[in-house]
Amino acid sequence: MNDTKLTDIAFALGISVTTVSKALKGYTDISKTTRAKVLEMAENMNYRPNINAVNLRTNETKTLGVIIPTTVHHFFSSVLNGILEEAENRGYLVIILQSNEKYELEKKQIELLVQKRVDGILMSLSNETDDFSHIEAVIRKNTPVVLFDKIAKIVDCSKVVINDRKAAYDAVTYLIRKGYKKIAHFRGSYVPQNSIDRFLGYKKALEDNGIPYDPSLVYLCDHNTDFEDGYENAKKLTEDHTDVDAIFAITDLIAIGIIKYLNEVNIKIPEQIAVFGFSNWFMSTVISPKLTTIDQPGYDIGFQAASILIDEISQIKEHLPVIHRTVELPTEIIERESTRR
Amino acid sequence: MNDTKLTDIAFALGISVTTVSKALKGYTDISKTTRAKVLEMAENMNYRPNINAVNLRTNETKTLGVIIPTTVHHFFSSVLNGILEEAENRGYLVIILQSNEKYELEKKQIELLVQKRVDGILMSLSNETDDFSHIEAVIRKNTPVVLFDKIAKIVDCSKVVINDRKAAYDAVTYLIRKGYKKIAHFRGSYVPQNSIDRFLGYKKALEDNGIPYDPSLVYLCDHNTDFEDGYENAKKLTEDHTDVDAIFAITDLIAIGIIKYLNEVNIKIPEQIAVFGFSNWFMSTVISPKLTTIDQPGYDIGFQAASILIDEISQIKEHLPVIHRTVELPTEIIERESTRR
DNA sequence: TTGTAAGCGTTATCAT
DNA sequence: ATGATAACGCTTACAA
Repeated sequence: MNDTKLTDIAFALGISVTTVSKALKGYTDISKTTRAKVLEMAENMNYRPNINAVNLRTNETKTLGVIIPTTVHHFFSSVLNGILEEAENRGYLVIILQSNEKYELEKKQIELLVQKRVDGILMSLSNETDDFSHIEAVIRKNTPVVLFDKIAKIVDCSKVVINDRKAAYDAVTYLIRKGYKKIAHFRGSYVPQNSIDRFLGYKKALEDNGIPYDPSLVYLCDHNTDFEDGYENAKKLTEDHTDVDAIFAITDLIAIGIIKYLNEVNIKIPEQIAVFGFSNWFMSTVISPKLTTIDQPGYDIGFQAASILIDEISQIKEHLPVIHRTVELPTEIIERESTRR
Repeated sequence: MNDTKLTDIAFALGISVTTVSKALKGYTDISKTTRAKVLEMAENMNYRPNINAVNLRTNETKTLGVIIPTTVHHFFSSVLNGILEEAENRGYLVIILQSNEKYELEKKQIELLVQKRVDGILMSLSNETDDFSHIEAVIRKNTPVVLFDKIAKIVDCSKVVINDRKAAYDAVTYLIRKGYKKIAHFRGSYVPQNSIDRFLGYKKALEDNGIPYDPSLVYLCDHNTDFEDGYENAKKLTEDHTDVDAIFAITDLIAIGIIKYLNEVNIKIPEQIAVFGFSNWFMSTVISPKLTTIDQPGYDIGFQAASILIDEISQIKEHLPVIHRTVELPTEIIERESTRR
């Protein structure tokens, strides 16, 4: 371990600890010469402040906590990338915890972060989470929380999201404009907001375009192993309905499962059935046919969320009023082969 | 913030802080009744130890630092997953930093972790890193380091790796046994050990099977945007050589670039050219044709590395001798469509 | 401009 | 079985 401490520098220079501390932190009431001497000695002695002592004294840790459902997911690792980047810019470290989509684990993880006294928490809810008291408790204790991607509207905090409903609406409208008439939707489970919103966008787009909503065209994909879900449900769909000409999938992964099945049974994409994904993973450019999808800006979401959180941390520290913001990042249709005609 | 502290409990119970502390930590020299009272009161008052004070006092942080080149990569997010899992098992938190494959950034990040006084560091080297003094300095100061995946043999610490050379050797031998005669290699840049080892394995397999090594069949992929590298070099290769019948790529991503190009120009895989990848990303099952590859156990690598690191932390703490280990995890050929005949 | 001293919340030593 | 007290290394009123 590094052992130089303030007293060592003070002793070496024959001055007081206070003076050393102040000099190091650039206080103005220290003479330039003393300051210079201290700085030099600190450098020579390879001084590193004991962050635990600093934290104890200042009651902050310059650390952010992040809870995500899983790291092994292109979208979340992009988000993470954005968070790490902005945290680094602003001098914060980042502790990462996974909820594995489990409510109980999420509760445990948030508790760990509170114990660790992180200055703020970024989180995307697990699919199971439908009670938010664990989050509200943290906020009440003055640790700011910023929710991203899978959020709960009801929780009083800042949020960084995309407009899932509008994005889905746009996707389905796009399909309708392209002439597709019977559009199925592979939806996610009933709890997460974004699953609900994408479904609602789908429904609304149909209605606004005079296409009656048919519940039998909606397939539930809630097994977490998205890929298989898409595959299996594509099979079911083609057995149930012979006249479906397009599928709007809630994620690229499900879309890829669909494509895989359709390819296997030689159903031509997009000639017989078009497929529309959601997220714009790297993978969607690699599959054939290349997948039309919604670009969801993971990096930006992470970056913005971290930025807002750090802003709020500063505001709280300076006893300024904190005004929660909800930032909605734009999405974009990326047209590729799976829907062209 | 949570405000209950030891003094609060002591005051509420009319006993001393010492007794409370000891009771909470299960010291045997506290009466059962006192202990029970303390526990109950702590529970009631929702006591959470101030981890900064604990850290300052005990001089440990129960935190691991991780430095990886990038999070947005299937392999590294799998490793991360393994690390997070084992860290959680053993009561450690994890701080993650990215080097973005830059030596300078890597140096800065390791310095940050030391300042943060993490109990140990897990790292995979950046592609640029060819000097290891920053790592050795940390080890010398008694903070254990475990290197994984992209390691430096020369650094005196524990390591978790696969046998890249053998895996590559096996891959190429497999191709030769399948009857492929003219096998190209798309290699990585010259610095990272695994890039070198995979190349050496390739070369050795040729030699052991009486196939003369031809340097013109080795293409360098060092642009970090692997995918394009594979695509571009596949193009070059097919222009340079008309008789190559197989390509062994250093990563799946490069292999996918190759497949993409070959698909575009209608070269049949594996009939005209076989493609062999490395890593077994999820993506390799999704592309067509599905990619034959080497399975590289990311999760296990992370899990083991974390496990060894935590072992070493304990050993150091108890002043036991630390014996560095190098764990070699097995790899496996995953045969799929891109090489079958 | 510099220094004294208190205090952050915990743990550990040594008495009692 | 319990408690008084010092110590961890730093920051910050306040005093000089």
